[in-house]
Amino acid sequence: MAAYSTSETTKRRLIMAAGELFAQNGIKAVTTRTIAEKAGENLGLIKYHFGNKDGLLDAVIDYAIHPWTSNPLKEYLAENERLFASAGGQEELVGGLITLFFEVVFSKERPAWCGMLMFQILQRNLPASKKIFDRVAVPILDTFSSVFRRITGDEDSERAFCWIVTLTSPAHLLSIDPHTFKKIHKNKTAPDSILLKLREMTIRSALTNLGAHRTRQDSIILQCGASPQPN
Amino acid sequence: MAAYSTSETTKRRLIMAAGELFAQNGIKAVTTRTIAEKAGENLGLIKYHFGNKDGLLDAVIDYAIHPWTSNPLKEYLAENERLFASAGGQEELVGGLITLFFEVVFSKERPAWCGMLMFQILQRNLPASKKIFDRVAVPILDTFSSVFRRITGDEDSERAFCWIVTLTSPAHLLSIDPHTFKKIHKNKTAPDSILLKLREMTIRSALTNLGAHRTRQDSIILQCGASPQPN
DNA sequence: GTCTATAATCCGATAGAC
DNA sequence: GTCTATCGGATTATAGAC
Repeated sequence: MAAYSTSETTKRRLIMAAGELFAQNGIKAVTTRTIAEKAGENLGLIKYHFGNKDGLLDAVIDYAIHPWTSNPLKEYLAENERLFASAGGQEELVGGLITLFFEVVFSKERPAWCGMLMFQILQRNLPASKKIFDRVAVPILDTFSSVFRRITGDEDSERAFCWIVTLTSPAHLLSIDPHTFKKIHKNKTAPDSILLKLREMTIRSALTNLGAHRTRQDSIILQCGASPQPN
Repeated sequence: MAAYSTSETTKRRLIMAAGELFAQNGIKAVTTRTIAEKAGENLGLIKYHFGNKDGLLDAVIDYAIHPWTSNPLKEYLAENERLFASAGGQEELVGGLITLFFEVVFSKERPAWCGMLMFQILQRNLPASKKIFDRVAVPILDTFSSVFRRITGDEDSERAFCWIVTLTSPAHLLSIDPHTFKKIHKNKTAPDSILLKLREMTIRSALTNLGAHRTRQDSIILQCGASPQPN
């Protein structure tokens, strides 16, 4: 049991070190030596536990995508079907989905490199891209797509896609290297106050654009969404 | 003259090949051999013209940031100061700035890898990051920041930052590898129709969020921005 | 300016001791 | 399971012919 426990710790250390380095510097730019050194483990252990560098990358990716594998957005949608019935419910539904999206992306329980790495791999044409595309990107696209269609009645898949881009891109842009963020907001990585303000704006944008594209009469979402009324 | 011309062509070919490969695969993952091969030029010419791989990267970056070095957004703002005077003018100003931003990012005269590469380098902590930060990111942040402050009267720099993130992130997210885009929208890289729809939504979002945060009485921007009114 | 051939370095992988 | 030492391949950089 002690040996097992030690081994799991070694694997965890290697995954954490590799994930952070991969996300910050790019996968190819990181050497197995650097990973072992940062993890405080031996180089040979990468082969022993993961076979080779690619095996380690696989394990890192599985760790990073874990919060998405249960398809939390689809689950939330299934549990809140009833909210489609009213305009207020629709606003609550969209707000809830975006809030959940932000919570998973910026979860305090997961290191920041998870999102950075997933986005980096998704952007490229790597063997690992497919898993992230199928298990993370597609479920998110599908869930928000169906919400867009059901609320607006707009069947244009391009508009649905654009709507999702405006929803999700702010979180992606904020998943940048802490070093870059520090150059903009001295001394800090994205504080909670910024995440809250960004989420608020994102929800307001989403509701406005939903309202602008609704085509069905029975869907009476408010035009200005959650934005406060002017004096 | 013939020799000069040939040399310039060689440099151009190397820069173009390197830029595309760097953006798609990451800088470290691309070998000088691959670049020379793709460019149809000889490996030794990289040293002759650019000193080494880093020198070539410098030249590639200079090419990529070129459209931003004249600070086009600030220029547009300076030429349209008068638009601050009315609510309609403010809407026109913000719409114009975002349209210009989209035009530069998705300019047909420049290869798509320019934006991909700038964002990639900006995300990391490389020697080249500073130039892109100072010459591209800061001017954009400054221009939109001053617009946010002047129209809303809101002095919270965090809110201004979040507003800019919601404005600029959709374009960043769409600057992805054509291969990834193809997986979402079969057979195509982002067509004009998507760029138009995305720009429209982005402007609508920006105006809505401006309206929601304005604090001064003399600034009477419309609450719902350019969004069409519901029946 | 262009090309070939090679030197110098670095990296991933792994054999084998403990 | 962990660690040391090393091999073989790939990559950058460069010397030198043309």
